[in-house]
Amino acid sequence: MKTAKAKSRKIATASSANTRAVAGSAGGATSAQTGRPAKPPNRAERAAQRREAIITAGLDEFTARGFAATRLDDVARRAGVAKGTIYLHFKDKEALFQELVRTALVPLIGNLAAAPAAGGSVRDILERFAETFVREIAETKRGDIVRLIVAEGARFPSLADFYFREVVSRGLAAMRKLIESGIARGEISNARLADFPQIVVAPALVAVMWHGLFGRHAPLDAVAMLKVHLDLIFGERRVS
Amino acid sequence: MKTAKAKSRKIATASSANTRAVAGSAGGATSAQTGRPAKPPNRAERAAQRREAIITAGLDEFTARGFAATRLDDVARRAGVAKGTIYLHFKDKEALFQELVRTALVPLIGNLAAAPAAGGSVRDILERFAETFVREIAETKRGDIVRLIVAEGARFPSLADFYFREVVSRGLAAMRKLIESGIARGEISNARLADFPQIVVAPALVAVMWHGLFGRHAPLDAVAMLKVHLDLIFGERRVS
DNA sequence: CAAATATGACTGACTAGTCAGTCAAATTCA
DNA sequence: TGAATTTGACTGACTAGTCAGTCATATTTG
Repeated sequence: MKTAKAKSRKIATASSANTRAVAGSAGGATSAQTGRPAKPPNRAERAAQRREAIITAGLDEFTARGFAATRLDDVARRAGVAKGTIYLHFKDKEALFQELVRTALVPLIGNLAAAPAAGGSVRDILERFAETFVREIAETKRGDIVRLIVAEGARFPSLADFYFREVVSRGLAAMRKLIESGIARGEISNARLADFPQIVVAPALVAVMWHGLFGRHAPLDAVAMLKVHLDLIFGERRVS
Repeated sequence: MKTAKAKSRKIATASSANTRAVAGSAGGATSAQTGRPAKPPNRAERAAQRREAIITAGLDEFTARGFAATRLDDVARRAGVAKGTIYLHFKDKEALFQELVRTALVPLIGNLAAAPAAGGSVRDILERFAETFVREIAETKRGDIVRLIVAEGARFPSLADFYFREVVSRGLAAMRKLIESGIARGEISNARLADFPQIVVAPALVAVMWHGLFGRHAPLDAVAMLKVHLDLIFGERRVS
């Protein structure tokens, strides 16, 4: 843990730093689109690809084993890279872990922020959100990340803080707005719900946990559950 | 794993050592409750106490660091015992971990089973249960165990299975009974709730997670939240 | 005192992080 | 243009440690 003393190194190499800059700009170019027939990756592009590969491999390994039990040798092998290469891109194991969570969560933030954009009743918005959440998060690798946060968050306060700031508080703020809108429109009768947006999200989180822990033995119809929960919030409107 | 080589040890130094032993035993004598005037612990009792101490220490260490990062040296020190002693009581680290979770969960099962015993309306029962849950679990070390299950459950399928069998399925079954009773009594209008007892429990679980991850920075009035949630389930009954 | 217990120094397996050297790509030069 | 030179991304053997589990020795008990 607290190994790596300050050391007396001074890092003659003024280089290194620019790697980040180049990688960052090239990051957008990444792989993905293959419409192009010829693709001669230059140095910066290859570096960005490597970085990407390390993050992806790290995601797989960390979600499979947790932070402490993950071996960087395995991450390197899975990424098709030498172990030392990891340290060209990330300061240490923890930095990789944080960057990985960071990267994987940006899309989540996007989703949460975009939800209110669509029109319709608040109930419709939440119903759509529930379906999207189950399909895109609870039952995918993104769900593993959420579980990873819950699992390791207590051991990485800075990670928990980041997650709270960037995802939880924003998500809850958006949800509160939505609830207030529902109250104003007369869709939601209990005004106190706006005090605890967590209530609306809770079953979705339980769905994520359930899927990861018990999903194989006792599958849960998460979408159906979330709809029943919405019935509680908005009052039943089953067609029966 | 596959150790057990021949070895070529010799160790001439038989010196010192015993001084430490005396100090160690003196420290271990500690113990807590001294209400009893005479206490002649025989061999079996002392062994049981040791075992207990190891489990308690293990609980503290595992909840603080997770499975992989916990050192048995620390567990031993915290228990006031030598490391070897742990192996007199448990086959290995994993056995200690499982036994510890097992032991710590028995009380939880008791709580869940006892809930319906008390009389009153279903709403009253659940309200009492919510208060108890927050006071005795969410904000105590028991909550850490729940988080520990979520954290390590994916890595220990047998542990997740045990937890599901012994706690989750029983707890949900009891909750379903309660919900059905509420429906029969006319307290709960949405009959579909009985299909998803998870919904009733979800905010309580969120409270546990919240307390562990964000509690220090953003405290959550869990009891108030759970009551609002009960308002959703039973219909408002705020005196206003 | 012999048996039962407890101890903690020790071992071996394993791993995070380092760094001197390599070589393909980029750049400069003639 | 194409040979010479420079760059820096990448490698992987290596260092310095960590820690689960063992066992010879010491202590306690009946």
